[in-house]
Amino acid sequence: MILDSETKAVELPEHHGDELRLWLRLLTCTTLIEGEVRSRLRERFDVTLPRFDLMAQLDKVPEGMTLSDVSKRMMVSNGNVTGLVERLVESGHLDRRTSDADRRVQVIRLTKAGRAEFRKMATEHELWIADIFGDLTPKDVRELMRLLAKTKASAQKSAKARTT
Amino acid sequence: MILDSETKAVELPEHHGDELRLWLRLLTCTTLIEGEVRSRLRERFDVTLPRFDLMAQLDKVPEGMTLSDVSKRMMVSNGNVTGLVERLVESGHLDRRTSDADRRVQVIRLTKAGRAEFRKMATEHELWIADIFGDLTPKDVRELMRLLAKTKASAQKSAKARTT
DNA sequence: GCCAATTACTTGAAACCTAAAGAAATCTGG
DNA sequence: CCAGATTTCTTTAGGTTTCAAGTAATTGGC
Repeated sequence: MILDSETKAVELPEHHGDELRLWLRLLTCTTLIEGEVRSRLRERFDVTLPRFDLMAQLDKVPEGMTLSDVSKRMMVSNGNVTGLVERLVESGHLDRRTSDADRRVQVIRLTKAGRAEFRKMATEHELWIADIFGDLTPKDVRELMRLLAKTKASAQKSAKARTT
Repeated sequence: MILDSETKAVELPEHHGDELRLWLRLLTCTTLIEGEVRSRLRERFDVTLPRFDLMAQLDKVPEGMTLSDVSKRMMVSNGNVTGLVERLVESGHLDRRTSDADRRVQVIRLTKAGRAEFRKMATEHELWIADIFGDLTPKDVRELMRLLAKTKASAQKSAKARTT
């Protein structure tokens, strides 16, 4: 118990160390796994993680997406996407065309070659992830999913409150 | 049930989608929170997250650390630390000196001004984190800590197995 | 129709980051 | 002692990333 100079009980300062430790642990886990995936992608396919991530987004939507869509989904800036797409178009993985309906909009899709290469990578990638999380039981996985969903909601709420 | 061409029961292919979804959710959570912290640091103190992280490491060890120590703790490359430190020395936050015992080694410490500025930032930062995780109960926090510890161990095991 | 606001994307500057190669100092087994 | 291996840090090249400012196209109110 903390006592002030007059020896009266005072309010304990709010103790937030637990949340901070949780955040650091969350960050450590993610950094660790991300680094591992990055290494394997480079080693096995000579591809960078951002490129893989972008292709993964596009693989889910065969009809293509706009740059803004990609930017929101990947949670990175617009300018970043522009450069990333530029290099993937250059290397033949992506097809980019201006929308007929709105000439500001660029629609990008995987090319046939890009899709084939991505699928090859994705198959192995999924095995890596399974191996990396291999010591978790199905129950652990479910419980983590639940708690992370709650965390995400809490963080979104906090972020929204700040910008309002 | 999947049946092969001769209508015999065959082994179901291993199903790893759950782990992949877990990984994506983990990544989303971290990216979301990291972005939020980054925004607040910039907005409130005009400082970048990597700089804050480096100062946080140094604050824990008043006698200073070597660049390799920092590199390991932050899980970033050596070359990255060199540049980061360079800029923080330049701005007067860090003190850098060559070790007497081993002239390859650079020991860096927070300057008095650097420490004062960091402490100011750290106080607010802790409140932000508490707010971001605000909807989690103490039990949620404990449970997440436990599961993430398990995840970290699993990932480290997997990473070690790969490089062996 | 017209103009202001908005939206979609690009550009530019600075910082961050990795991987790989290199330089300097130290360590180690003859 | 000393040559080779190792460790610590820097450098270089190529990407990635953010933020802010800018351009072009569309939308909406009047």
